[in-house]
Amino acid sequence: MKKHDTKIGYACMNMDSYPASFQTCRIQNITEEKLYEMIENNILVLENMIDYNIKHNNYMYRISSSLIPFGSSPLNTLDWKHIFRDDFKRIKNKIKHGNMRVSCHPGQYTVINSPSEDVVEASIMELEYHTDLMELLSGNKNHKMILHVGGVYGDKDASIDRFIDVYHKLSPRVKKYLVIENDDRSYTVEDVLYISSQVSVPVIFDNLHHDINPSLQNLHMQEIITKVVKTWREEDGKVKMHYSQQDPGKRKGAHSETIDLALFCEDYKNIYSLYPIDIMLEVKDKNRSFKKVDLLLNPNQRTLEVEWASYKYLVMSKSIASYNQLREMFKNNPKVDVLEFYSIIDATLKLDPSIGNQVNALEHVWGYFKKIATEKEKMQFFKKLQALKDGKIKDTHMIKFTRSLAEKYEVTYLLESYFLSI
DNA sequence: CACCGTCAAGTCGCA
DNA sequence: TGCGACTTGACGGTG
Repeated sequence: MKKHDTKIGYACMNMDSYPASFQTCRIQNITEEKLYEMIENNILVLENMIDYNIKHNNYMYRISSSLIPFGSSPLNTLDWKHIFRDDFKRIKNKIKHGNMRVSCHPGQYTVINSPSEDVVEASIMELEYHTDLMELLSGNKNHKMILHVGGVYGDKDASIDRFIDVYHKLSPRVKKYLVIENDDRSYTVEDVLYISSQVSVPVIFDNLHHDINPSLQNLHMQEIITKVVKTWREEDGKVKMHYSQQDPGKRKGAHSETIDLALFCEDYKNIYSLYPIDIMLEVKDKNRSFKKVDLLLNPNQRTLEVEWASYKYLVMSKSIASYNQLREMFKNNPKVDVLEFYSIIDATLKLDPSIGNQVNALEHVWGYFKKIATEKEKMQFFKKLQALKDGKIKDTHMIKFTRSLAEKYEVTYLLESYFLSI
């Protein structure tokens, strides 16, 4: 099925690298000292995620705008580009040698076609800040910065004209990375293609936005994608698209918890596999869905077994039947079917947790500590386990405690288990 | 320690 | 007219 060496990526957050939370602060208590500490932490978080990506053969990743708190604002007076230059250089090298493609995505406040001059000015500052990130971390023109067109203000033609005017005034360093994306409310693929035809900026196609805010309905999907593909030039690198699926329970446009792999498979076969493209996934479970899609496109039994090991206790904490079913599946089977594996995983993870199953999984986990934990830790563990059974503490508390033991004794197998991820 | 309202920014749509 | 949703999680004050 794989035809074009498609790279799969995910955005900003990673559920399974530690530490993994970006720090920020309230505007009232900004100090340079605070900014220094937060940025130092955030760079470490970013580096952990880059390391994770390299270890897991992930070649595409969106850098979070949260890396530098108030990064585009005059309120941030710290000379962070200079202070952390060595760190940026080190991470840039990792990205380069890992053959990774990074991107960034200024948020909904970046509106360069606003009628308000102040808003346009702040938006340009935001683009300059994101361009700083691109330069500090890649410097490669095929690493992209994705922007939406902006507001409509009751007159789309005039608003598109304003976008084009401001685009012409952007600095060359910003234009080097900038690409535009169709959104789920105002600017359709047709609108974005029109702007592209005027200023020759590449277009990112977002499938879910297109479903919600359609255009060019007289064309086949393949004709639309062909038009999009043509907006990219050689030096922009491979065409990039955004792929997401609707969360069935939530409002229109809400990203699903995880990728429905069978559905992805169908979309990929019918459309995306026909083009040389890279696909950025927008999905809540981030790196885990990256792994699913990666395994679908590049089946590898060894990697699948490692993945099964990561899910094992989480599955056990939901359903013994599923656990046994999966265990049987891997037994004496040198080629487990990826779609089948994940269909069981996904169905199991949707089940409501039961205390009994959780306690059972925790008892299995305890096996790793049996010989190494202190008497005191043993007491604590079983006391908490009883409290969990009695409904006196929450499962998250118990899991955090167990994770801290795994960290203390450096039990790699458990640290890589999704059951103990926070 | 757990909980939960709130957080720099813009725009749109709906009650 | 004012509020919630979008991106998203984390801050930070309170009980």
